[in-house]
Amino acid sequence: MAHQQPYEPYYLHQPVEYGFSDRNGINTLFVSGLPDDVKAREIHNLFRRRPGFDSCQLKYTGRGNQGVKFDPQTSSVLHIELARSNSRRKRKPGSGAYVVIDKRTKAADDTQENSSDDEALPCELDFMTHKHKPFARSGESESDELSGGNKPDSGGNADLIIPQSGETVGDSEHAVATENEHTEKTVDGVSPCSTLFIANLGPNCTEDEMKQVLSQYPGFKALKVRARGGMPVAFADFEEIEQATKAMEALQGSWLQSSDRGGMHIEYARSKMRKS
DNA sequence: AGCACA
Repeated sequence: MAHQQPYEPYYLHQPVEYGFSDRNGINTLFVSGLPDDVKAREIHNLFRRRPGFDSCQLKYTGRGNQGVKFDPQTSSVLHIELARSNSRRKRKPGSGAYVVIDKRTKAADDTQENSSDDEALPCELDFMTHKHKPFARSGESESDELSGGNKPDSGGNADLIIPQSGETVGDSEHAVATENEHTEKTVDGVSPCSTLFIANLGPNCTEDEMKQVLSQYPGFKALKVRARGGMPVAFADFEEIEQATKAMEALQGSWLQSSDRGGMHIEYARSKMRKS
């Protein structure tokens, strides 16, 4: 077997200026030579502890499906160069650290993200277990970074939660939540809130009309309707999240007298109504 | 899908 050094430890390299303007302001790396069965988590694990790393995006192009094993023992070599342009991906607060874009055809798509057999790689167990102090482990070995799950499970990880992508994803771009600060239960990624956001109201919807309906539900405190130059939307504030939830469940999809294009669409608001 | 008020 040819003994080519598969990769150099990063600390042998000269320090790089992080943040801005490497050449031409490019601070994104383009990585090619990845096998078709590479997982976003593996890429994330490659870079996650590098200073200045923000997030990564993995695109399956459908080209080069040789089924190479991603393994430091093989002669498979990654190519890393400055990208032609910066990633346009802006990390939204609370979103995952990486994104997957899968442009392969369904037939070739035998390596689904989140499929049951690729869960719980030791490396990800490791970082998910340490998610509350992600950068506090500088003295540790880096040897797990590329191992891709060949080590025996170290055990004790029964509480690991693997985010599910869900069946109703209409887009090929899946945001995967990792190292998420908010591991609380969410509904479609939205945290429960005692204020509700109400949309799909008719153009002639009135505040009185809405108050009549909402005040039937315990805990209802305040309503604000705004037209925003388009269709009106409303915010309804409740004493408790649980009361907001009850009202949302009861009123979801229901019609007001003024409704003209379907029932109300109700979600938790992104932020609680200001007290005033 | 559309999320303001301070």
